[in-house]
Amino acid sequence: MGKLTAQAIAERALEIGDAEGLDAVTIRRLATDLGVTPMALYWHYKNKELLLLGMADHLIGGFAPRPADERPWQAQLRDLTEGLIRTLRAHPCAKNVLEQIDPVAAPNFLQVWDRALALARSAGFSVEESCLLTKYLLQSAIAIADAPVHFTAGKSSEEIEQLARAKRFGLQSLSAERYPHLVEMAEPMAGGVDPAMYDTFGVDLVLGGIEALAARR
Amino acid sequence: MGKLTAQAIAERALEIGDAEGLDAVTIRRLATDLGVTPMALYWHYKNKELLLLGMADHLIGGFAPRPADERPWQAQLRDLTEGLIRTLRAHPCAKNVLEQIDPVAAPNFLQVWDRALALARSAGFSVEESCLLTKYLLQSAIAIADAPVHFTAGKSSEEIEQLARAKRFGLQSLSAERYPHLVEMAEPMAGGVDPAMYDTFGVDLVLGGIEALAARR
DNA sequence: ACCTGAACACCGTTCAAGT
DNA sequence: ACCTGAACACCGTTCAAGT
Repeated sequence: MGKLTAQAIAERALEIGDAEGLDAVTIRRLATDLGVTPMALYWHYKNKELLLLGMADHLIGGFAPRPADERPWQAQLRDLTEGLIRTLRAHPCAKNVLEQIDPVAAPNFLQVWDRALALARSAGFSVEESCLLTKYLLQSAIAIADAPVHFTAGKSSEEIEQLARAKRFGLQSLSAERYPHLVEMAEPMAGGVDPAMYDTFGVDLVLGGIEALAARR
Repeated sequence: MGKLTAQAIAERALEIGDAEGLDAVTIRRLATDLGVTPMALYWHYKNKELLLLGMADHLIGGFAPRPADERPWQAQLRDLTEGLIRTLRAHPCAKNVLEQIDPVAAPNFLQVWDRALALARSAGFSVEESCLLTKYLLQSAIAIADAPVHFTAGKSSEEIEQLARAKRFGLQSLSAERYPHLVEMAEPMAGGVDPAMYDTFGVDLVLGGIEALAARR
């Protein structure tokens, strides 16, 4: 039915990756799912690397940063970061996908990066500083989006509890002499953290660092 | 001859990964390099996942965080971060390896994490906050260590210039309307950043964020 | 305890061929 | 332009067997 198109392939690949992990996204598996021969995919993507890139670009395509306005750069940068996090959060495999591609080859990623660069420059950072700072910001956003919040997505609360229990047990069975603080914190470590708290704390941390540095020049 | 031991396998695997990328680290390739049958490796590592874990642990094993002292937590946390970065910097494939393992299964990683947790707690952060904060700190250290500084390692200066030129060209050939700031910053983006500046700036950013948050409570 | 040999079920990719 | 079929060179891993 739905025609076989580069876009449709990327979408199906993301579905598989989100549901079963990126390792399950295989040319052959993907082709089977799409009711087509593996070689058919090679017409739309020259190789797997480009397929990954298509997945990444489609992923970030769900996020259109709002254009510059008159608010202070801090607020705009925070908006950008939170928006990106929300978008990535929708795809459990987002971090995995983004790790495997060259970001410079993904147009939609470049769009976000360019916005971040503009804001960094307007904050008074030098060209070099803005480069590092934006790399760092985007990287952090990806890390924050990949929080252990995923589990709450498609799974039943029993499954969540199951996973948390397993993780807690693993941490508690560690040597309490070697890792006293880890053992002590088994409870929150196991994933019992409020998602909203996680995000605001993470964004505060990143933005706080940037603002502190900006204030020093 | 060097006996075939789990340690020797992990070391050789790291050498391959550093020199040719983690994708080149294959059970069969590794076995050939070690002059042994692929199946021989399965005696020392039950599967590839555990081999990766062995690589990661051996990697971080090169870094022994100094014990707690009487200095303020900021200085100690900075020391820890810089030490970790230096260690990871020695292995170009470090980030790749660490991305593919469950950190909780790597004893040496847990050691560093525990130290970070202790410092976060002593800074006045709550248990939950310390969890998030340390996750974030370690993740950032890994990202900073993976800076585009690697290229200076084993390669000739001509090769470096070659790579930088290629990247610069790629950036400059982007649509200047769509990504004005990226094009404008092609030069530093292409990797022409002072490594020392990169590191101190990165650490300042991360530590600055943490200190700013600590000061607010 | 430590390693080999043969085999299995999978990969990504090429290349010629079909419509 | 878009897709198929057959083939190639690789994977990780199991299992029985050797010393």
